[in-house]
Amino acid sequence: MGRPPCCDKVGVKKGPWTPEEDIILVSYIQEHGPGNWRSVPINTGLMRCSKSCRLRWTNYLRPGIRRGNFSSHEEAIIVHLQSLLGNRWAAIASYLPQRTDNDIKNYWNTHLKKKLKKQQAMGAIFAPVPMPPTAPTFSSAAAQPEAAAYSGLLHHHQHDAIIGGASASFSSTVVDVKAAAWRNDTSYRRRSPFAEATPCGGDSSSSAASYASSMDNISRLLNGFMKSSPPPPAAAAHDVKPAIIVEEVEDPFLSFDQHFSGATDLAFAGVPPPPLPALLTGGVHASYGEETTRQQQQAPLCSIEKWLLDEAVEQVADLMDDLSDGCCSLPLLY
DNA sequence: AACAAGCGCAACCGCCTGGTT
DNA sequence: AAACCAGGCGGTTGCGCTTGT
Repeated sequence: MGRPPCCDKVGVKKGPWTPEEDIILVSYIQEHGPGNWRSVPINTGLMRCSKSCRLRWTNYLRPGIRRGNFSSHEEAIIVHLQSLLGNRWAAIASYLPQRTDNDIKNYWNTHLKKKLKKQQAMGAIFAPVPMPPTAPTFSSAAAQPEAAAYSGLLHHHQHDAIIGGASASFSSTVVDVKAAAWRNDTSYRRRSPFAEATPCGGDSSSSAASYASSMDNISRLLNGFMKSSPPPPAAAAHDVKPAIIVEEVEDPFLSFDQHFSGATDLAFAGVPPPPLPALLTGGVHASYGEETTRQQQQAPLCSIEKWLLDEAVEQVADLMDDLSDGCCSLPLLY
């Protein structure tokens, strides 16, 4: 039996959202918070599919979204993460809290892919991907998730190296098997760190007040459209913000590096690692929430990820330099 | 000025997963 | 255990805008 449509197609409006619809949706979410999307069209009278409401919210109306040009640092992050994760836009987006997966996906498809292809066509000289001097071992049961994370990341790393013509010299059956398992594990979708950590991800514990207090998008919308909207609560307006705002740091790319480097090495010191690859679960991801230090917000980053990411970040930095210089030494691509 | 081609992006579609009944 | 449901994801499409001729 086929899966029924998410909503009754009859009478459902499609196409671009009007400001009126946006306001209705935003007002509703201000009051009730996101989530339970099924009830949104019912309770608001919007002639929209619940999915459409959710998408409109997450991709456009949600507070904290940054629109417009991507910085070169954001590009670098995307390129790097894409090489590691593939087209897992939601996972990639979790590292750029101000960008939506849709935005990143669009940007990749319309800009980055072409840009990289172009560079490749210009006679790219593939540089060997440096491999780690030694591969860590995973002996304890507690380290298995980390091992899996390592395997998955390693596989990408190897894959990139192979594609790039480098001679990846350390492969193993174990690594490949685990990497394959990792690639096939789509459960990360349910564990999107951003989705879980932000009010927009359906966290039912988030109060409506917290949304109202942080909706810069909403206030813009209301101010722009209605011209008579009262300002959002002053105190709250800056209380809830993405903890990491790329353009606010002196060197976003450095920040990215530090971001990944800021964790401890507890994972290899007998302390159980995060239950899932932190790269996917958001252990290294900070998002909306109360003001805390980075360390407080972040689960410890396992050593192997730190190692991989630190190294890869350097590569991507070089890559982006190359891209801007007009030469290329891409270790990956399609 | 008019038209065509290309581009960018919002939105839709179909599939998948986990939770609930 | 099976069916159903809601939410989430990636791929794709369609339309409006911009640029080139």
